[in-house]
Formats: sequence, structure tokens, C-alpha cells
Amino acid sequence: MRQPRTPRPDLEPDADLEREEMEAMQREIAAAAIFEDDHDVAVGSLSNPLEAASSDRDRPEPPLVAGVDQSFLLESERALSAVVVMQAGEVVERVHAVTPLEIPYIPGLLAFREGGPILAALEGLSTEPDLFLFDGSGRIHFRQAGIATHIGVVLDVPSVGIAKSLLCGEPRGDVDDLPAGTTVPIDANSRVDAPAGTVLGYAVQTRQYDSPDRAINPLYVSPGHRVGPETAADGALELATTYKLPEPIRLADAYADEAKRTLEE
DNA sequence: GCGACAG
DNA sequence: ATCTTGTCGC
Repeated sequence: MRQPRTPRPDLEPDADLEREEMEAMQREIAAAAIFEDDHDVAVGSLSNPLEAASSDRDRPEPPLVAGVDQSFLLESERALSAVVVMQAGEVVERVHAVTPLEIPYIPGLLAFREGGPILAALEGLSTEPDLFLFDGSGRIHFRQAGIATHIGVVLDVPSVGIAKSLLCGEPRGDVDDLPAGTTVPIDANSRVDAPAGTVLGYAVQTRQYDSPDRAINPLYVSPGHRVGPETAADGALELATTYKLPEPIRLADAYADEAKRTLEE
């Protein structure tokens, strides 16, 4: 259904670039990005378990979904990138890589700090995920080139950004105490390099408490590459089966911490 | 100058 | 992100 992939190694995040060059590269990334559905992932059954039915041959292989997250060994100035690949709700592969950290965290330039470590970890995959979830923004970014978009374009793979807080853009409505399953559009504002009216992504409430005492904040989900905003939001809701975070990301987060502790001991 | 700012 | 124990509540 899809055309062969066209990776863009020329747009790999380079921590040695000047700030202006990084921003220029992000504009190129945004121009190359596709913020609409262009993949073969059947969103709608991402977490469904395979049934022990009779005709396995009639049913297409459930899509492989990768969750990617990082932890840091600040003492040794290193980043640990962890990847967990799931299929039909089951973990099918886990890989991680440890690389030196080259630059500090700068809002808007996250991909230049964590992109190298991520690409190093993804090199170790033996499976070929159909969709990648990254911890951070995609199109919800000053230049529409968050880390999910950057990595997605470089590898030319479908990707989605899952952030716990909002970098920029304006929620179309109140995002407090939203009921589970609710989404609120995030519109582009003056701080974003996008036409007014552009829907950058969605605030997505995957879980919520029953009692009005405490409240869970929504996730901020946006297209990385080759995925539309609605599909990104629906996928996040579908993959968050038990916790606030979509399962692949949650498990990558836990794995990144676990592998880090192993190195510290 | 002031404010805003993923992980 | 990371530094960190206990503690409130289902």
C-alpha cells in the first residue's frame, strides 16, 4: 500500500550544529513531514490479543508498535535510550543503547540532545515496527519539528509524539478534569510556525479518577510523521489499557530506568 | 526588557 | 530528565 521508505540521513540530528543551523534543519524536517495518515496500521485493534482461532491465515499480522524513552546517567554524562516493541498487547522485543550526552536540554531542541541516542538504540532492533511512539512532542513544536517528527522523517517511519506537558499551542477548551476518553484540539498560536487554525495535536485524557478529589492531567499527543492528529490521539487512547501512558511508552520508561540502575550497580 | 519553555 | 521517603487512598 505504501511506497518504499525514503530515509533522510542528511537530516539526522547533529549536536555539533550551531543553534541557527539546528533551527534551519527543523524547518526542513517540518517541510518533509507528512502530518496525515500514510501507513498500514489498522488503528482500532492495537491492543487486541490474538485469539486462538482456527484461521490464523485469514487474519493479517497485528501491527508492531514501538515505544521509545530515555533515562540519563548524569554523573557520567550519558544517555540511555530504551525501546520496547509490542504486538497485540505483548512485548516482542526490547533493546537499549548507551551513548555520551553532547549538549544540554534546550526547549525546542530536544531532538539534538536525545536523537543520537535514540537512533543508536533503534539500530539494534531485529523487528521492524509499523509505528513508533516517542516521549515528547511531534507537531506540537515551535517549528513543527518535535523529536517524534524529527526521528520519523529521518527514518521515514510512522511516528507519534506523546508529551506529558504542553510545549506550545493553545488548547481549544478547558483541559482540567476531562473524563477518560476525551480529547481537546490543540490549535496553533503565534508561538508556532504554522498557519492559524492548524490543529497541531490533541490533549488526550486516557484515564481519570472517579472521585473529584484529585485529577489526572491529559497527555499531549501530536503527529510525528505519516500519521494524522486524530489517528495519533485514537492510537494513544487505545494503547493506554491500564495506565495513563500508552503501554509501549510506559514499558520503555520502566525499561530505561531498570537498565540504568543496572549500570549504576 | 518580559514571558514561555517537550525531556 | 534527575535528586528522593514517606504517605494518602482504593
